[in-house]
Amino acid sequence: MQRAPFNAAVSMDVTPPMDAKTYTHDEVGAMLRDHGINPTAQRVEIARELFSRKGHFSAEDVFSLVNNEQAQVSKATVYNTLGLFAERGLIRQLIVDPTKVFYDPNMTPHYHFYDVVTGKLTDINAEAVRITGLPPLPAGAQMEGVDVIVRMRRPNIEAG
Amino acid sequence: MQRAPFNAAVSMDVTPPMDAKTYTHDEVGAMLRDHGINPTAQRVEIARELFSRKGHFSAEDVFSLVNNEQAQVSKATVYNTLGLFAERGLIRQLIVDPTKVFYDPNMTPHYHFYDVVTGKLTDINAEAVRITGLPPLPAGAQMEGVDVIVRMRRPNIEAG
DNA sequence: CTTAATGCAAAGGCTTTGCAGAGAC
DNA sequence: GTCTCTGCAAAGCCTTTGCATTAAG
Repeated sequence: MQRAPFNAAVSMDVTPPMDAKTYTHDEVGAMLRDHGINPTAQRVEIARELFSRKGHFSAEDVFSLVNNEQAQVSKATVYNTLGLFAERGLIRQLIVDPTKVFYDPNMTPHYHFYDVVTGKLTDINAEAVRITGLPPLPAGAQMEGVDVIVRMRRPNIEAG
Repeated sequence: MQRAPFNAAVSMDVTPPMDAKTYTHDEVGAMLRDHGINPTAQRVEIARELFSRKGHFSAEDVFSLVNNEQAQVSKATVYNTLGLFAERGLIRQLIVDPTKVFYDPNMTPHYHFYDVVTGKLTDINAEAVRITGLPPLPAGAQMEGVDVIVRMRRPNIEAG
């Protein structure tokens, strides 16, 4: 009866989307400062990878991307930096895979398709989507955001 | 600059909701069989706790509930059983807290408020909610479900 | 007797943390 | 010189797994 293991979650869209743009150090430096973040070398490196690619990244993904040539940023710093970025509203945390957190540099309103087999995330532009009939928040509560995750499965993926 | 630790996620609504009902062994036994699950003593115990309370439970919550008098179910069995129940569609897995998975015995269509400070989940009845404008699924993909999580924060919770 | 389920303890994976060393002003 | 950041290694937490034991028919 063994239950299936948690999803593989291959993640990391290496393919840059159409709006990909390589940010300069100065550009991301300004973005960091705008969010009250001291733009150190490591933080700038991480932000450059995130914003130049615009995908969905696990901490491990970011670690690899930043260190693909020579080691430049430690794992601890990657984790701390991603947490800091999310806290300051520079990127978004995605809680959708039970085994790890993903980070999304796309801060425009959008939702996600989630392939439960591969763990792959795909954006859904929120502009066309309307959600009506949600009850009011509990008294005094402040909205942080609405996450919509459309979980789906692609059948008959060849087993080899 | 230290980032805040992950949410406390106290979880576990001990208060049974209005539709609470204490299920008998036979009743949950039938539910398990209906889902192709062999109703062993441990599985029945776990299912009784889940369905009689109807909250949102971490594996740890379930472990405590089932073993509050004398130890009856091991942690491994709790994990395996919750995974099995979810796989067979008896309960639902909620991926909403970055630190752990919650399980929800409420299988009627519904969404969730998530208090990002306390980690507490509250149901949103899906009947009144309409979501329109979602793009079609990728070709060949099969919908598994739509999760909506309204993240919110209650300000000014007394610090002591 | 054979198959399935349980439980313990160990292993595994992701993330955080303590603390020393390096860097910035 | 002081304050901040980084990085290593260790610790922590949740979850899964291996395997021997027990239960079920």
